[in-house]
Amino acid sequence: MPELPEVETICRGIAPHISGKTIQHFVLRQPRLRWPIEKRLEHELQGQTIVNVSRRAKYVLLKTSAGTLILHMGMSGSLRILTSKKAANKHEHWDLVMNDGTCMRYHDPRRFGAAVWHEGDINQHRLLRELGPEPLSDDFDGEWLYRHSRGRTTAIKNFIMNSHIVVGVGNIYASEALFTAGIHPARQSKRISAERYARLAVAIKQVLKQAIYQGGTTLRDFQREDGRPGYFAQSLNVYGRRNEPCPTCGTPVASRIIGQRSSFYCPDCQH
DNA sequence: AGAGGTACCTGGCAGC
DNA sequence: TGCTGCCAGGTACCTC
Repeated sequence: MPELPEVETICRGIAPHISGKTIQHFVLRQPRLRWPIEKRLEHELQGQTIVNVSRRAKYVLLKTSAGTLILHMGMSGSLRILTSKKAANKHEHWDLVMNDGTCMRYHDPRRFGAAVWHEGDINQHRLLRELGPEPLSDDFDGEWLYRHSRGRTTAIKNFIMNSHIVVGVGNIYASEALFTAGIHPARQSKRISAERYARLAVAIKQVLKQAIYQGGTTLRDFQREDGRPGYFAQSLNVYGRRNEPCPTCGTPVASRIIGQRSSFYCPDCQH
């Protein structure tokens, strides 16, 4: 489910409800996520105060003075803030209950998400230390993409979805950014000029910023912390729009599988 | 080093 | 109505 804009939306949504609050207890109902949630987490988290809520790539980071809780939403995860008691359904795998009664509840039908406790420098954690730059940072630009793409035969869509190159670009926004930049998703990465990479980097930043502004994309089940959907779906140009007219030229949008994932593009505008 | 495939899970939907 | 097959927003890990 969530790509960077959705995770950013989640972060901004939960931060005011849990920042500065102390964890009363962690309630674990289903430990079998991507990696088993360790039993000791209940003990580690109890009494800890959340000093900071942030995001790195698609990871949500809850920092306390003792360590950091690293959360990942996988394909179908979401967080809800509950202010009154409510029975958990079968996909609501854990709760973080704060001292003022606020409850942050994790929901994840497919269970590809994760919750991992880390003490020490968060950037040295194995999940984070090999990651590429944040797409919205100044470290990421066309020159970076161009430099790392030399000699690479992989399709450009796979390349920008590779988290060692740049983080946070998932299947939806990869198709959208390539449409905006006029680049065919299957083009070999090494066969794209510096000028076109400059345009692509701008397109990635633009599409992610716009999606964050609209609260992310709700296709099936993405929900914000308060249960509202994201509104970017109405702004999608090509993703999920096979056979619909290209918004630029009217040619029917094409789709094909690239790197085992559905990809959408305009066969006339993108080369 | 890079490319490609597999695995982890459940739910929704189309087609029969 | 019920079955089967396919598809879905991610990514670590494996082999070649």
